[in-house]
Amino acid sequence: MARPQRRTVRDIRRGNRAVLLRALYFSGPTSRNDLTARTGLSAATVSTMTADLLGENIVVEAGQVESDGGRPRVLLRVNPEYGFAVGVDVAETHVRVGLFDLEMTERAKVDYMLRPARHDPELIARHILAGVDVVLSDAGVSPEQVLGIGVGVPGIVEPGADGVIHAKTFGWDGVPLGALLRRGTSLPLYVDNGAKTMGQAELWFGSGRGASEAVIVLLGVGVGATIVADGTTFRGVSSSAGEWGHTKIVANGRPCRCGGRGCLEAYVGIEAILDRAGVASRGDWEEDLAGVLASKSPVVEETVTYLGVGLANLVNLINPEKIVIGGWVGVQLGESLLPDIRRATAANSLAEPYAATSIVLGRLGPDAVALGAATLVLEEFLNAPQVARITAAG
Amino acid sequence: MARPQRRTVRDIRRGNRAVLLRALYFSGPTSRNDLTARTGLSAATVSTMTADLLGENIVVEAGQVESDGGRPRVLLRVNPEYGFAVGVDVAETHVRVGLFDLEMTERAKVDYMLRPARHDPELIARHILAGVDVVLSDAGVSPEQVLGIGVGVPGIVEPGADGVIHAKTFGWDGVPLGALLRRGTSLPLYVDNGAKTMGQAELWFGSGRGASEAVIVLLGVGVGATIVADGTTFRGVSSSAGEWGHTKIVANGRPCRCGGRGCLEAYVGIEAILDRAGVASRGDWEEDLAGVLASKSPVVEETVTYLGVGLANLVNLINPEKIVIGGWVGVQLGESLLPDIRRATAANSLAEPYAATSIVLGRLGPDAVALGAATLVLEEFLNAPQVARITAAG
DNA sequence: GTGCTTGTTTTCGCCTCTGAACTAAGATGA
DNA sequence: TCATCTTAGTTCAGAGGCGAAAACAAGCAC
Repeated sequence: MARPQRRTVRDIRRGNRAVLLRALYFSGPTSRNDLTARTGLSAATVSTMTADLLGENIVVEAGQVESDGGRPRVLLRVNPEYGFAVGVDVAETHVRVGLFDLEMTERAKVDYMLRPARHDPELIARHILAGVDVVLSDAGVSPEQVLGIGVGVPGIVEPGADGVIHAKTFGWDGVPLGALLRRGTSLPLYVDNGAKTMGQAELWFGSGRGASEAVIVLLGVGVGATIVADGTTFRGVSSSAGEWGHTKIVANGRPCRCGGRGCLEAYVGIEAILDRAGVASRGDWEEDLAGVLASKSPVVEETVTYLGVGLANLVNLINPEKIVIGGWVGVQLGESLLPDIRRATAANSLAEPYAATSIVLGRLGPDAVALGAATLVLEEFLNAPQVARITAAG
Repeated sequence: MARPQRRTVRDIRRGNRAVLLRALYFSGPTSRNDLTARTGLSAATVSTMTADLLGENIVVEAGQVESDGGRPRVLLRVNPEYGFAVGVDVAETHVRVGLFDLEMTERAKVDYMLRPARHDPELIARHILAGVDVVLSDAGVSPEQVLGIGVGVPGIVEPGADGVIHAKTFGWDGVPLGALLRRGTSLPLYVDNGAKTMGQAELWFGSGRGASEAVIVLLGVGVGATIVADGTTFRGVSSSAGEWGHTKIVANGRPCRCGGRGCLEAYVGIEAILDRAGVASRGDWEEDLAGVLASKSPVVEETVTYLGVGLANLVNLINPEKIVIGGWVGVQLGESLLPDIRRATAANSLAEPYAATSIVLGRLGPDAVALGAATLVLEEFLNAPQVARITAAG
């Protein structure tokens, strides 16, 4: 019952332009000749379209490749400085603002520490807006060059222009962060859940690269997942799809901070692991977890088993070609225990879907949330590169 | 990272033709004038395109509506007899073959009983092929008029032309049912999991109508689900997505016939319910279940709770706008216990996604599997109505 | 019959793609 | 050195598509 939209001749141009630009972006420096092969477009179309893009400075030349006996190929690439994207990571303990060029190279960043339990929305909005100013001036980039601001936040983000957020751990229930930011900037805004922006980053630039059906799981303080269907993040009807951490793996099991019982997060979230291991944290969770892992406590094996159950449920239900385990807890667990995790997953999955899935570790570090947020801007740019840029007013 | 394909001018025509045909199909008799509004196409395009479709006999006139003071509107509709679709339901106890016209009115059907544990693939293929002949001659339809054959089967169906099936309960491991059928017919074949074809039927013609993000769950002997994303069935990388029945809701719980432990099916599948209630079945499961429901056994409440956990996991992970509970067990449970099922689901879901979901009962009876299988043919027809029909050879 | 209203068709201009002819730019070898 | 070959990229004419607007069709009201 998919509802395709009507199309007109111009949509073709827009669509093909996006196809071309994506090919150019993901293949690095490429000749027009290669592009005809990659996109399926005719040489004529590639020629006129690249001429347009060169004229708009979206694409630039990048040297030549001499060929054996013919005219050399001129290499083209997306101009990394055509525009910039801001990526913001709003986390428990800090707000991080990064400025990225179109190649997603970080040009500047700034952190604002948050006092625990000081998650006043106004304060965070001010940090973000101040951060944007700082990274722009640090990098010598003017607001007109910025294509947009992506923000990754905890909790559920309602679809819609106001970016309304429900984040229990922040005490946020219906905070319109997008609207708050809109007061201070007229740049395009993209607000999304942080697990999803991290997933976006791993999908585009990390271990998920090239996968079309994938799940990127985030194990940290919270537990979440990004479900990728047909190459794009699956959001569900109200944009909260992927709340894997609160799926139940033990009916009526351990209490979870969400108020429910038996949630996956209540077994494999960092607090749950430390709690079950009887570790009274002294503040450095990474060290604590390392201690638990080194201790050979039975809690480690249990955790792997529970994680395997959670992953197996994804395998059975989603049938992805790849599962990427990210988040610092995930990576720390995976570094030593990946084979065990795979085994535990296999033990709880159906054979056919398990055989179709590869389980790998995430490649990107803790900056992935901000990078992924910036990628939201990039995605928009690649899909609709012709949209007139909104000029910043403030 | 969605990979749009390049498009050419002709793709537009094909796409818009599909848009128009769908509008016509789902709006019933409609005037050209209405169609311009519904599709967004210009009156000119609608006019030329409907002329084509009328010429091809895909669309026919269906009377007029006099208007107040202007030229009357001529109503158009899809010609229900332009073509026919065969839908096949391969179940534990029988093979059912139905012939449907384009409006999905059943024109003829035939059943072949299967002896328990007599699931020889060759036999079943013979039944299907014989059934096709029977329904065609019963309805006086020639093979040239048939647009295709859809088959709903248990288990996992590999993507690909051979329709390779893995169905543990049938003892099938790699049975190429599609290839077996191909020997006896040259009509287009569509083989899919039966839970998915039932889901397709509920989505198009039952309680799921109009939903774009939905899950249709099937509770019967087996337990499965159809996940609908953006209006189409989500299949995952190897077409096995939706194996909800074998997701774990109790880590290390009750053993399941799949060999695993703690599967949802081991709690809410019919065999599990009867087993937990201590009922030694005398063969009529529907009656047995009715007995359990009437007995007010605590098993009923437990079952509701487990089902609620399973549904809540879907709510959290998939965030659908609608969950349709189908399958005979599901409907029998739901008829008296739907409010309790909703409550149990709410208790195990996050508030936001739960609030966005409505949980309803399936509307279609046991014929939904065959109907949905035929709908696979219809879907293809509506999406690509210009494809030349393959002439039947045998 | 004359105007009015609304539905449908036709005409015409513009846009997009493609195949084919054409131009560009270097390598090769006599 | 220069004609020839090879491969890359551009230009042009033609076909097919859509939409706006004009034209045509078919009733109603008076």
